[in-house]
Amino acid sequence: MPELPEVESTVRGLSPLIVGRKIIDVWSDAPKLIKNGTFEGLKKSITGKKILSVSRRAKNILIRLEGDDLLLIHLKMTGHLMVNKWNLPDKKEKPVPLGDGALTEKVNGYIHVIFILDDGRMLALSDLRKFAKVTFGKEQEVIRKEKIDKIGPEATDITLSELKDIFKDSKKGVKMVLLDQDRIAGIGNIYSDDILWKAKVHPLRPVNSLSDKEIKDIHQATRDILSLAISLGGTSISDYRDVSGERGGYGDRRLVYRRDGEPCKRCKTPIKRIKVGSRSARFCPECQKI
DNA sequence: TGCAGTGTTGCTTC
DNA sequence: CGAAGCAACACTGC
Repeated sequence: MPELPEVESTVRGLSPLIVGRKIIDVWSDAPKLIKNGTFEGLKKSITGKKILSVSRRAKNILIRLEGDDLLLIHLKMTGHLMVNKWNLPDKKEKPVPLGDGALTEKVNGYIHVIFILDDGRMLALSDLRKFAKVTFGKEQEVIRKEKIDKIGPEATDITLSELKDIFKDSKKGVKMVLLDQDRIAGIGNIYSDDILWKAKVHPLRPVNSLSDKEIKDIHQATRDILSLAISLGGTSISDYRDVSGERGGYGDRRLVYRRDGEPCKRCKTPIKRIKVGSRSARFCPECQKI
């Protein structure tokens, strides 16, 4: 799922459902997702603790608990968080959904961690590819270890001068820089493609060659696209769902992402795809000249 | 059938 | 230091 708008939608959906609740147990069939320490350690550390807040930094979900403890979840490629009720199996069977409709999709087959709450509901982490990451510990320790304090300004509120500063001293291609969480937080492949199309900038343009106007356009496009995507609840091109299982609305509105070969929405030229690093970038060869 | 491609990140290698 | 390649994993679509 996971770029800023999807993670933000998840956090907003999650807060009213789980803040104030106490975690009374944890279930997992994939302890490898717990990156620091063991499943038993996680269980011991968080059971009995009340959830104080849920927030987001870049694409990380931060769940603050009583006693200065922090539970950090990164959804990586295909993780989702959901709140519902499941019948928990003892051994290798999958959890069986007991709650309402939206979650009875295939996604239930990929639930790997479940936090059981004191009101009978549960918070589940589902992840087809098992790339997601769960970390826990004392707040400051987790923040330091996961380098949360090294992350750049949030893409939604970065200022124009901060962006100019970031672009100043690098010959890197602009797409690579937009994807670099230590410089700008929250942008991934979908939104970087759309931002650059909207700003009419080629993904491989070295950032130190961008004009003031181009930087201003990238800055504006970033704000516009991310706030639109947040207001639509993110993108569900593949399998992202919000915490109650609903799809996001940005997928239908996307500009160039995964539109290779389709006509550019401005000039009708077919959208092109190239490799940037080891990922795909889509752009209009006419509107976005190198 | 087989292989390239998929929203992320971080590690290794040069 | 930077850039590139790949690994973690499982599925879809050509």
